[in-house]
Amino acid sequence: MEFIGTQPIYLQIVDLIAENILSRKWVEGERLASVRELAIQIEVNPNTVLRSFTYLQNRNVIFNKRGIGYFVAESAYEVLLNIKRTEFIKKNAPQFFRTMDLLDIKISELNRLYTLYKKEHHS
Amino acid sequence: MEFIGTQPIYLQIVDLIAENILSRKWVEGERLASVRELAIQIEVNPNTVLRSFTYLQNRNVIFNKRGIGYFVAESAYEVLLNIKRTEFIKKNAPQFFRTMDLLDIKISELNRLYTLYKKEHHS
DNA sequence: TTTAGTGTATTAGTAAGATAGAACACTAAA
DNA sequence: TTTAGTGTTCTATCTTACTAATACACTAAA
Repeated sequence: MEFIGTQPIYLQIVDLIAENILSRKWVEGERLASVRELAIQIEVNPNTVLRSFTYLQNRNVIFNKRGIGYFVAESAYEVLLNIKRTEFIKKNAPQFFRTMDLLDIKISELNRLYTLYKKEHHS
Repeated sequence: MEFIGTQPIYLQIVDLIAENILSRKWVEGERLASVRELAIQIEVNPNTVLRSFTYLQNRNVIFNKRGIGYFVAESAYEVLLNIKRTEFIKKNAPQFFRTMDLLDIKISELNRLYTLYKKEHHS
């Protein structure tokens, strides 16, 4: 797996998992790859994966059955959607708009970029 | 100064300086606060400030007169605008749109958020 | 020339993220 | 009971960002 920028790897793994849940690829009750398995898959140390799992477990997104593995929690989707939406509205969007202003990019141009994006990612 | 998240402090300082230039608060030829001065102002180590300055000097945004100080470079505004606009179109916007999709936020809602933002930051 | 304010360079230390390897405990299934 | 696959814990090491303190070199002005 490719890790980018200044974000710690364990948080990038958290994002990866969150995205799989938000996109409904992984659903409630589903078992995640084991700590060791995932570590091999994405080429990081098992301890780093464990840190990501612990982080998500503390936020009730996944839970653990000792000796068996980690599973997507009951309300994982709702919890994540709530966390991420709040973050989007309170932090991401304002920061994004601020950058737009700084670069003198108009909302009309943003709408144009969005249309282009949608054409490329027909979803 | 408040530093946030996982972004290294020296890069947050770089952003701070870049924003002052992009917003035309600091103009071509203007002298920046000295390494020691700025370090005290924003409460970081002088070496950390120096790292930010060196970073920007390498990108031709500021330049240095030994024994005198650092100054905003001739084409700093254009250089920054170019760098940041490219980054916005190639990276920020696509990532932002991707998050929107993941959270099922429509472009109409984004436009609504933008209107709200503009009301609060009458610029 | 002297002085104060610049940048520059060096060395050392701290803290967090990440790696590495090993040992241990629990669970399910053979 | 045994075994393989889980999670868990621990200790040690490495790297990077950052801090800290100091010394040195350059410049402008008194």
